[in-house]
Amino acid sequence: MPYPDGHRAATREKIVDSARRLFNRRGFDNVTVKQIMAGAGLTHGGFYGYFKGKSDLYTQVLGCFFTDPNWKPRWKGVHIDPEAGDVGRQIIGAYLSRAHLEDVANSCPLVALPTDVQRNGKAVREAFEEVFLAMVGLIEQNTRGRPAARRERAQAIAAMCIGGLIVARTVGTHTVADQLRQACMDVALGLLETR
Amino acid sequence: MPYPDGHRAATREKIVDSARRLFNRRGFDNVTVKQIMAGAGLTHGGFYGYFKGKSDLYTQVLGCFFTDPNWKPRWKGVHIDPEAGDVGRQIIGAYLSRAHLEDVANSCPLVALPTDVQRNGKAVREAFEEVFLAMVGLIEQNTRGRPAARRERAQAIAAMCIGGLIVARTVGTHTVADQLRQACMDVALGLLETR
DNA sequence: TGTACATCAGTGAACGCGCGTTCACTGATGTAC
DNA sequence: TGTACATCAGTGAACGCGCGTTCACTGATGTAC
Repeated sequence: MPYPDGHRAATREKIVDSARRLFNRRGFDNVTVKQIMAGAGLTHGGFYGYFKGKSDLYTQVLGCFFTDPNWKPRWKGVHIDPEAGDVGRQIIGAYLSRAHLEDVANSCPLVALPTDVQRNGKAVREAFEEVFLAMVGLIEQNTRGRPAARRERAQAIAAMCIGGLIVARTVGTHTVADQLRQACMDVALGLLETR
Repeated sequence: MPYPDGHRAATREKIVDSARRLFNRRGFDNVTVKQIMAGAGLTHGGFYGYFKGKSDLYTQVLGCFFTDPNWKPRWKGVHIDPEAGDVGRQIIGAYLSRAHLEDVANSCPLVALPTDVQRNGKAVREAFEEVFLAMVGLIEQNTRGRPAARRERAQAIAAMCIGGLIVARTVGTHTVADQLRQACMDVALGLLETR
């Protein structure tokens, strides 16, 4: 048994991480297998010892956000403490932060990859749905009122956070982006308080 | 002067329209010049008599939605009457309709193309911003309260409509998509009434 | 009206290029003795 | 401890393919006579 235990698993993880960063920045189609492997410190040929093909990575790349209970955002100055009672409030603040806007590589896939996912198969779309529903579930914990109204409001808040950051990233002017982030943050926090 | 007046302009429009439909469905990179020209009833070589290159089309494709005052949605059963006093309400209903969800080819570019625009140059992003601000302006007309609060709410509503439809299109399950559209519609209309 | 012509919109073979994928190989590793 | 070995993670040249773009051409058109 050459090579230590866990060596393969660790390399695999490196490849997926490299792919995640590159996909977030440039989308599925503008990233080459060669670039992904270079990002993991390897050469392109070895890729097929780990995956059947490039599209195998699409589902892999979506995980960790919200679905992993121990997950925390990597971007600077932003923390989420799941133990505190205001996860919803924390998510809104973190999601619409300037740090998240700028750190595209470590972005939430709901913001960075929706259209790429849309144009792909069922498995990828279901993985995307899972992340979205996990986000809604967390926000819902901090909403008020009757169960149906709480769920409805949580979904709307999530859509606003996602849409707000997508548009803020796309728009050409910094001021427009910042105003939009602030507007979404204010209104989303207001909705959290609504009964 | 062979060929009638306006022939070139009409052909150019056909190419842009074909590109718009294809880009909306598959994004900038998954559409070939050959496909665009075929959609306009032409062969690929002629393209370069009209445009400097493929990326020339990116800005062209964003127009018409909201920025053109005479524009109306093409998707079935959905109408917008700018003369009526409730444009904001109408936009929310039309935007989050099942017809808009399904008619990807004639979709609003804010929903279909944000990530494609994001990965491209300044000119495209500014064109995108123009469309977004036009949408916000229309919604703002129907908001209530003080000017700053009205603008803030209009931006948040726009972000929610865009984000909601993007996620609804991406998610794997029909019920999740429909619930999300409904939730965004209810909450957005509620925000329109807020003072 | 009919015909010859100049114009230029549109054609399609050909180009260089970079992609995803394959495969014969190299060489780093832990194990056996 | 030192050495020979089997394993298999990782290498990189080579492949077929489809892309964006170019360019010499064809042929439909309005005009002149």
